[in-house]
Amino acid sequence: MGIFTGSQTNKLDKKGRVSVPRNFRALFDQEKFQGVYVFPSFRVAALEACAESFMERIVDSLEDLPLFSDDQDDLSIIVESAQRLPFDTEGRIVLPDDFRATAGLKSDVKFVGRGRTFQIWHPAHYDAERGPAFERAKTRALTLKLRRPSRAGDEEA
Amino acid sequence: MGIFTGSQTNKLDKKGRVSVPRNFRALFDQEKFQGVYVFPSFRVAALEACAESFMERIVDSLEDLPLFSDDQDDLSIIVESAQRLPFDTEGRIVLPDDFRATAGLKSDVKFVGRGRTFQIWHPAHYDAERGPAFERAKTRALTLKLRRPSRAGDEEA
DNA sequence: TGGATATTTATGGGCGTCAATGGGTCATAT
DNA sequence: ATATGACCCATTGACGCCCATAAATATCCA
Repeated sequence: MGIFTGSQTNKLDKKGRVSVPRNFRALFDQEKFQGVYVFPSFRVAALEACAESFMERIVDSLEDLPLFSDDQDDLSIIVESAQRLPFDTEGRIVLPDDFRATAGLKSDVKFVGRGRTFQIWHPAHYDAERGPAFERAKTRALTLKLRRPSRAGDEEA
Repeated sequence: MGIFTGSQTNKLDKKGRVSVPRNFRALFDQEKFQGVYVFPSFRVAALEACAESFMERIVDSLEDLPLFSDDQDDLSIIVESAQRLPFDTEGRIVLPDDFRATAGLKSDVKFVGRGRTFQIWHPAHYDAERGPAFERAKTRALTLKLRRPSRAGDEEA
């Protein structure tokens, strides 16, 4: 599976529908479920979204935590609040009212790639939150320790 | 995959298109995705560019950090701002407006090889930024500690 | 070695296709 | 009835594909 990168802003219509960017949708070709899993972020005022296969990874990771522990209990909120939203014929999803409310979404919706997941923002909120993050990266000169390349001649299935 | 070296200046047309130098494009032969990932540098007034396989290394490296952690959040800005720009039939890419703005690009665009990545500059800005850097390296006689060749040999200190 | 010719690369513009958007209809569930 | 969701269609505007030309490089031959 590929990666979600970059961002794109699309319109939310009266019916609560919004087109998922073509680039993002393209990564769902091999997915069983043609649609996204969406849940509120508990860090920022945005929604998190991913494919079914990644949601299964989350569930598996939760199982690694001690059964009935506080951590497992708290983090399970992700699964509890996640909605399964199928694409319509045109590649749109319907965002439920409570999701629109928690993310403060109005007429415009910004899709932001985060690798294996992507986020759904009110454009102005994104600029307010992430603009400073870019500045922090600049001033603190954050560096990322890169993994060694997996293999020299990267051949894929 | 080979390495990006040297530099070349090409024209940006009215549509925002610019040819990627043939030398650079040649390194994309074994890539799944025929195009580049471009994102603003947070060190200099230029754009960074790389192939898909390198961007996947970045994403994988981010995944080594805990999900939803602060570090992961800050460093994700690279992935969030990276746009996927495919080559057209002639080997050109379209540079989005905001990228042209952040790098101050006008009619001419300078491609600068940086090994696994390359940069995209306004030619004048490059001369202003990098000229002094070259002078500094010369006067301070900078040295680089080389990694040992991967072929196994003696390991004496 | 020089000059003519062929090949490749860069550049510019027209045009068809497709993604995004908005609205309508029908079935189902409340 | 009213709301919700799945599908269909029409519009528009951006993007990708195509071709035509120019510039640069390589190739060939006298």
